[in-house]
This record gives sequence, structure tokens and C-alpha cells, in this order.
Amino acid sequence: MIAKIAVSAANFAIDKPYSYLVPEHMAVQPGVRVSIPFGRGNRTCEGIVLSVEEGTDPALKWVQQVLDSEPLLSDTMLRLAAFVRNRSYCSMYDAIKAMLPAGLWFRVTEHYALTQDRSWQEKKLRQKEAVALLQVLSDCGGACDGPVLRQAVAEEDDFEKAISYLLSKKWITAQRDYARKASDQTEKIATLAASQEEALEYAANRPKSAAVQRSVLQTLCGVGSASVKELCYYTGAKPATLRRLEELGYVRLWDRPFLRCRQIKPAQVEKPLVLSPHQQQAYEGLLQQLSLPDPGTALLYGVTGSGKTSVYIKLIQSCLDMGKQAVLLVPEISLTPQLLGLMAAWFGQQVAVLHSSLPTGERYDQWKRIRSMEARVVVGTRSAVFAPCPNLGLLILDEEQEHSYKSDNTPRYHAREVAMWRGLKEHALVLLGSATPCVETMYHAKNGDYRLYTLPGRFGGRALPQVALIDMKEELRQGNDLALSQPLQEAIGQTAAAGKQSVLFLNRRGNSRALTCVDCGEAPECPRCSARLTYHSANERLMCHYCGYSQPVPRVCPTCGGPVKRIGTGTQKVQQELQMLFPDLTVDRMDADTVNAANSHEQILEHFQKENVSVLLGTQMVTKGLNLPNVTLVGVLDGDLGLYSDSFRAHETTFNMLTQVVGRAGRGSTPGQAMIQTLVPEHPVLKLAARQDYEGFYRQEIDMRRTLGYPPFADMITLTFTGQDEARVLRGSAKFRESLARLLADPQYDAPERTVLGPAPCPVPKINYNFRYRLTVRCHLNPQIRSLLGHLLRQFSQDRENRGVSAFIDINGFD
DNA sequence: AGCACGCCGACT
DNA sequence: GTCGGCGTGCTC
Repeated sequence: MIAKIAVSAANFAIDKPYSYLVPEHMAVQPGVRVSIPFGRGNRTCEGIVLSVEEGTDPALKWVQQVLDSEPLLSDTMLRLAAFVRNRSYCSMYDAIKAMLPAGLWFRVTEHYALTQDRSWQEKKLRQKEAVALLQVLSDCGGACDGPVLRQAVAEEDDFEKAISYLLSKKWITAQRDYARKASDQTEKIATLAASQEEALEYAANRPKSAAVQRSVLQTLCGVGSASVKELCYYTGAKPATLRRLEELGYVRLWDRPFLRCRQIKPAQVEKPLVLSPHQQQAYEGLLQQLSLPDPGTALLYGVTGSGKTSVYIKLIQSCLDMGKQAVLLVPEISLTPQLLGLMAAWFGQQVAVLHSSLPTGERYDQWKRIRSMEARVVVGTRSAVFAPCPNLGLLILDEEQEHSYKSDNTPRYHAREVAMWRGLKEHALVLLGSATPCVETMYHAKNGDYRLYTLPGRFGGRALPQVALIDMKEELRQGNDLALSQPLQEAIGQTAAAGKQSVLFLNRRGNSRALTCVDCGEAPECPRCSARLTYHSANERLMCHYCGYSQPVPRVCPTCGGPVKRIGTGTQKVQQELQMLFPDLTVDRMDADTVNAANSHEQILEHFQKENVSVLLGTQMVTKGLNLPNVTLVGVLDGDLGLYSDSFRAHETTFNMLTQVVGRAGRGSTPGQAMIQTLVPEHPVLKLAARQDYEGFYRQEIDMRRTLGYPPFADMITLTFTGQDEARVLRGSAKFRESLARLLADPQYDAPERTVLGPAPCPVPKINYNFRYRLTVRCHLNPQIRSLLGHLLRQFSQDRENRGVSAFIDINGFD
């Protein structure tokens, strides 16, 4: 028997199904994982069986072990993986990894053993580490486990070097054992208690003898928290090392409570669910569509507060009644506690929650519950679109325009695209919900590709907030250079006086944007990135938002020694301004600096609501999903930020963001009021956002896209090239451009509107010492062009000229 | 991307 | 001699 296998060690350039021989007695079927030898060195790696066929071939290698007793992925899911691979230009295994819960991954333990060849006994070896390892192996009777051997050498690098040397001499052999990562008991967990920068700095300044401490901190910086057991295993640390780090304040140790399927607190709901006439109408239409043999796609379009959630719940109920499973995707789980409560109230134990910050064991349990159909409603973020539902009936993407549905690392898939594929192949209904649908989505809905259901007006007939655009140029002319305009100041005062609350939104974090020298005008930049450092008052440091680099705030200008001044506005500075203007008001702040493990998003909101704090000041985070009845004023401090980014989505993103923020005002009985501060009050996008006029915005935007040939009328492909050697990156991308342009000129590609632009530096031309250039291609993507791009990418990575340069591709992306 | 193989200069 | 550096080509 021959098995075709997707191999974990194969990257995109060499990825294909590899054939292996299956031993007679071995039970191998598609969807199980196996361990196999790969490459010249026959290193053991993992693979997943794609298909099995009769036959034999003496040239092939043998499957070593079967790692699963039953298939992890059904035939459909394997085909889905192939789809993701083709769409996002990743390897088959990358796609599969995105589909499986982390708890399924195997922890590899190595065993080392001496071979028959003992010729080293007569030799004098130069490497003292190698001698030590051979000594330990002999002492252990010729074989021992990796961790035992590891202790013989202080430095990880030296250990690796010595091992590979001994292996190359064929004096020892290495064998790998696989053990599942998910555990069943309570565990002691170590969490990083200091900031990454502090921890890394401490680690970097330790003497060599503290290598273990360093590697613990480095590991923790990568993962945030890990079980003490695993940490000790991977780093060679002893529990005492971790206790020491706890004393020093870099690590927090705690016992994770014994609950793998976390209980969600059900919300108080009145049963049965009563829909408004509009909701009922939408529901009935959707139900009819859900019952079709091929339901296709639907768009539920309704302003914030129009009650889309009730329609979802009713539809999920119907889907369950049909004996099928339903998946509800949300942009970010932590932002939707209310929704989780509702789901628990309506569907109780049938709900499974899936998202990436779930502990591995819990995630694995949920995954199994879904696969066995014990859980029939799945709520989760992007990756939950891969929920292993055997009988899928309904896939809902709430707030479908959100960027978080697009993965920004390998595999670069869009949950909407994956959902569409599943809908088509598994005969499930795909329901997109939004108050401000993505322009492409609305286009398809209006075109009849998707069915369109509209919920007009806010639930309960509540009025939309009054929105005013405030001209900040005028404010400057009148001598007000504060971040808060005169009208907004007054409104805040009045709102507080009336016992109501205000939410202020700022699109940035940190205190001031940058530090500038008064004399020479220099602003400190990140040494690794082409970006200015941002001042953070919480830790009195300048930080890079791209790579995390930080340094203490310099007293004087590093270039000329002149005095430095903070420019720009951040949440911290606005907070100071507010305290100066309104000494009696309390202000809560919510941004990346105040939201952390100790102070969660929910806790800040709860505090704001319970204590009736006058003002909540925050970044992006305050805009999402919250429903605060006592908030009657919303202020956007920098409404025009984002309008001028060079993405074709700039207008859409700004409009959506503003609409979303403004919609937070007046969700209770009192009508709301919103103010958008801007330097360009005459900008049509801002005017439309102020009027909450999605239809108007859509008409204007779709015309522009048609004229300029942007999606949905063509596809925008971005090819990004990165590497440390700028000349190489530039040369590689230019060469890619040449081949692409030449090939596209062939009439077989039928790409009449093609254009290849670039190479041009990316908006941030250097991140972490890596230079970044990109090509932009505008054309109508068809299967031929897709495979042409794949071919060129493969060719690119195999070209010796391009060593040290990596290329990746993004289609109709967001940056 | 790894990783081994092979060729070459340098060190013991 | 033997070690290690680096260029080259392959991965069932």
C-alpha cells in the first residue's frame, strides 16, 4: 500500500503529496497523522495522510508510526485544506495546522542511543560537549532521554551542535516519541508578570550562567504564559528557577482551576423570543433559504441596535431543529461577553466556544464535542470557521466587514472566503451580518449573488444620535490648541451635569505620539524599524509599536543635545487635559496600556458602568460591541485619521469606524449625541458618516471603485518582499515584477486590465531590520493567474539570488 | 527552508 | 591527517 502524505517539513516551495509505503499491519486511512522520515537525513517529521492506494515501489520510504487511531479530518475538511492552500499560497500542512486545535499537537521527546560504532573511544575529540554527551550516554547504559542528556551541556546551542556532530559521525542515533500536549489535570501556570520589554532586557543583561532564566523569560515573552511543567521541560529550568523569577517579579505562578469546559454565565432572557415585524420578516426569509438544498449566501443588513442578534438566535434554533449544527463567528470573543451570555441562555450545554486564547486542553475538548455533535452551536473567532462540524447547516459571520476575519499570518485566509466554500460544499447557509457591510459584500447582495435582508431602524424605534462635525482648523484659529474642541468640552460638561456618561475615542495609544527636539527637530526613531518611537508615560519609556523595542526617555536630544518636547496627542495626554479642564470629573481610560491581565476589558467597562464614571477615554477598543445605556455623548477626537492611508479601503475603514463609534451614543432611553473632530469637515466620507448614511456612502464608494477598477470590479494583489539586505530585496522584487509582467502579457491569461506597480517601499519600509518592498497587481483573478502567481512564488524562493528574501502574497487585503 | 555531500584551506 | 566553512542540489 502507498499513502500520499502532506509533510510538515515541506514548505510552500516544495509542497506536494509525498508517497510512502505502508507496512502490512498498519491501519492507515486518510485524515490520520503519521510520523515519517523526510529529506536526506531522514529526519522524523509529521505528516497527514491524504489518500491511500494499492501498489508498491521499492524506491519509496516507509511510514514509521501511525499517530491517530481515527481520522482527525474528514474528507471534506481535507478538501477544505487544499482549498485554503491554493487560495493563500501556503503548504498543505500550514492549512491543516490552522484547522486543528493546538491541543492535538504532539510534544516530541527525543531518545538518544549509542550505535555499534565505538571508534570514538580511541579518538581524542576536540569538542568537549560531545565528549560529555558520550560520557553521559555510556553511564546510562548506552541510551537515555533528551532531557537527561540536555543537562550535560549548559548552552542550548552547544547541545544542538554536539548532537548533530555525533549524529553525523553515526556514533549515536536519535529517535522521537510523540506524546499529546493536552493534559487532564490541574496545572501550575507561569505567566509573564512584567512587560515583554522589561523581561527581555533583564534576560539580556544576565550573565551567561543564567542562561536558563533567560530562556524561560524568552519563552514566556513568546507565549505569555505556560504551564510550569512544560516550561521546565523546554528550557531545562527547575521549579526553583521559576520561584526565583517570581520573587524578582517577572513571573506570576498560579494554579489553573480544574475546568476545561468553562461555564458561561447565561444572561437573563425572556422566553420565548419575540421578534419585531421586521425581524420576523427577515427571519422567515432566511428560514426559507436555510431549507433549500443549496442555500447560498445571505446578507442581513441592519443598523447598530436593529436587533440582528435576535434573528441569529431564532435562525440557529431552526437550524438545530433541522438536526444540523450552526457556527456563529464574531470578530473578537473578549468584546462580546453579552453575546456569549445570550447564547448560553438560549442553547445551554449545546454551545461550544472556540477561540485562540483558550487553553489548549479546553480547546481540544471543545473541538471533540463539536466533532461528536455533542455541541451543536459553535461560537468563536476567525479560526472557528474550521469547526469540525459533521453536519453543518448554518454559518454566521457577525460584523462581516471586520478586519479580524482576515488572518495576517500564514495561512492568510479570510474567514468569509472559507465560510463561502464550506457553505457551497456542505450545503449550508452562509449569513453575513453587518450595519456597515463591506462594499464588495453589498455589491454582491445588490447584484443578487447574495440574498439581501434589511432591518430598518433601531429596535424600539430609538432615534439615531445627532452627529456634529467639528472643524479643528477653526478651533486652532480661535487659539485652542487642545485635543478637545470648545463644543466638545461644553458637551462633556453638560453630559456630566445631567448625570450621563461620555465616551471619547482616540485612534492612538501612548501619551504623545513622538518626542521631538526643539532645536534640530529630530525625533528618536526605532533602531530596528523605520518608525518613530512613541512616548509611554506608564513606564516612562519610548516604545516602538512595530517591533516592541523600547528605551528610556532621553533627557536631551540624542543628536544635538537640545531640549526635547512631546508632540501629538495620545490617550494619556487627553486624560491630563480632561483633568485640567474638569478637575471634578472622574475619567476611566481604556487602551493597550491599561488593558492587561490584571485589568481586563470587561472589568474596565464594568467599573465605568457601575460607578457611573463621567468619561471613558479609549482607543479602538471602546468602539466594539459595548451596549451602555447611560452613554449619551460620544466624541471622536481624530475623525480624519485613516482617511489618507493609501489602501483602497481607507474610506471604507474610516466610515465603518465612525459609524460604529457614533452608534454607541444613546442606546438607552435618552437620545444620543456625537461629535467628530476633524481638520477636513468638508470631506464627503465624514459628512456621510455624520449622517449615518451607509446607502449614500455605498453609492459613492462603488462608483469610485468602478471608475478606478478596484474590488469588486477587479482584484488587488499585494506581493510583499522582505529581507535584511535592502539591495537584494529590491532586486528580487524587481525581477519578480519583470517575470510577472512578461507572463501576464500572454493573451491566454485574459487579463485586459492588468497593471503591475512597484516595487515600492511598504508604508513602513523597515520592521525589525527587515526591509519591505511591495508590488501591486490589479487584474481579474482567475484560476490561471492564481496558479501563475503560485508558480512564480515557488520559482522565487528557489532562486539562489533571492536567498534571505522572503515573498508573500495578499489578495484584496486591508493594508 | 533544512540538510548532507563534496571541495578547499587551515590547524595540530 | 582532520576540522570546519561554504557552495550546490534534493526532499517520496
